[in-house]
Amino acid sequence: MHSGDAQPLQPNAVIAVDVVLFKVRHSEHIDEAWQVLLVQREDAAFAGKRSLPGVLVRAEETFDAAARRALHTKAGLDAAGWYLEQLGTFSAPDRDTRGRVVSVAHVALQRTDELTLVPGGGIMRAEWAPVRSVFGEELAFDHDAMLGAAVQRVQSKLRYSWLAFQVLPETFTLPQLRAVYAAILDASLLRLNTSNLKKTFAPLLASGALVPVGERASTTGAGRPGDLYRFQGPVAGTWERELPWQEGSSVNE
Amino acid sequence: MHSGDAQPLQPNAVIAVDVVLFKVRHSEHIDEAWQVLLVQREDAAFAGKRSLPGVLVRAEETFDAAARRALHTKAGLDAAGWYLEQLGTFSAPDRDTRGRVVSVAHVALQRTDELTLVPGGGIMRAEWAPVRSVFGEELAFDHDAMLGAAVQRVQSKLRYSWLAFQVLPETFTLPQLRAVYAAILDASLLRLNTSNLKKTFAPLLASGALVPVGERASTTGAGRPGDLYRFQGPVAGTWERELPWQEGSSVNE
DNA sequence: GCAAAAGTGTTCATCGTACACCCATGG
DNA sequence: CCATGGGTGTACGATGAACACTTTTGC
Repeated sequence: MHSGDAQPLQPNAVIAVDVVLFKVRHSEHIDEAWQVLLVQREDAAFAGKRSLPGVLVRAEETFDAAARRALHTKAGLDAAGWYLEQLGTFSAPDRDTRGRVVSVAHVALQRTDELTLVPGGGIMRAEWAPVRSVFGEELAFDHDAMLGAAVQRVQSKLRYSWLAFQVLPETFTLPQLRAVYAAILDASLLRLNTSNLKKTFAPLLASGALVPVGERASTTGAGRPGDLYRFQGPVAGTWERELPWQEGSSVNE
Repeated sequence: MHSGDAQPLQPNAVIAVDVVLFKVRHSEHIDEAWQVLLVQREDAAFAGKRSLPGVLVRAEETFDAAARRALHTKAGLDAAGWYLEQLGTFSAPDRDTRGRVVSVAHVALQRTDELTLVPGGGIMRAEWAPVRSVFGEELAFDHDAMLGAAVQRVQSKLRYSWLAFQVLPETFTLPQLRAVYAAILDASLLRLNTSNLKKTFAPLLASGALVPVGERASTTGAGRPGDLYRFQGPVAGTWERELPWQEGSSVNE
């Protein structure tokens, strides 16, 4: 690569960035709690189909900046500070009819307590869709494949890291934490006992990364409200750990 | 992204592909068993520095094809059929002085029984370097970062998948298999007992994915030769599994 | 007081680890 | 026959899973 001298190279492709933005919201149906942001396309080529928000990368712009700009211009969301990670690059020569467009897909996560504003001023109609309901729907370009890869990535990362806290509000209860795992990995996790759940996070409690606030959540219907916890970003080295639950993902069937 | 009508889009970047090719060879020093392919640069800008093999992507070429072409033209290797996987895309606007060059890094693995030929006809001087000895050395561009990411990827994938068999010859012994894990993950794994090693691979033996050949390896010095095994690619669903060993990678210190 | 949901403690099975012993080869 | 390395079986300890029981809320 990069052979030859220091002469400028001739651009040979169009670089775009697409974002798969997930959130987890409360829902009676746990299957609909995990949601992804889609925008309605207005091109002739993909009329009626939905797609992920994305933009072309500017000359001096980083991918990270481009991804956040995509969320801003396409859905009116201010993604500054949100969890954002590169997912993979999609490059089939024929994936776009307008030339060799290479798209770098990203995964973003949004905290549920930061309200989702999709102002009318936005260029496109953006809306949340339950992840599991989008499977089977045909998205524009190869965005089905991007979504599939993003689902895999988030599910696996949820198992071997503490990613779940990226989705929870500042303070939360253990049942809320459990609901995140249930929504993304397997609905049957809802039946996990508090005792066993707590044992899983025992190392975090011991290390001081997860601290009890000392208050109860405000009540929501019947039953005892849960104790509130706060997650303090831990030292870098302790960030990742293996989680026990290894159920097959129920998304793919 | 993809906005506007069906008019051709103006190329805005140069797309390149770089390959991190690993192999594991026998060695008295287990630290030198895991090796990576580097090529000597001859540019003025990076004189003396080594880099990963790479090429610019052609108009109608897939990344996969470009990556294999890089190995072919830069090191004379015929990578057809080798394990190859996309690693990530490196895109800092200033990573190359010749313009906005975006490089998609790939990881490739080579079986030890396919002899490594680096014919003199190759355009560049290619050579194998022990992975752990390259840390600290400065490579051209951001290839240090690429190598680092590749090391992480292979180490982690070795733990949760059966990637090791991609590096072993057609038939192999359990001690050879153990050596692969020791070379890539942690040298102390060399002391793992055969009994425990076998227990780890018990599911593979039970499912018929790993079959005893029924012969012994030809002898190599003192001691009893090991039983030979053959790995038959399993059905897709059973491909991944969690491995127990979770030592911290000894590479980073 | 009763139902519903959260939290606590204990028991049991599973599995990774350690270790003691047997087998096959070269010198 | 002895040193070296591969292979087999067993015993122990850590840990994830299940369950019985207590606590706190709304009706």
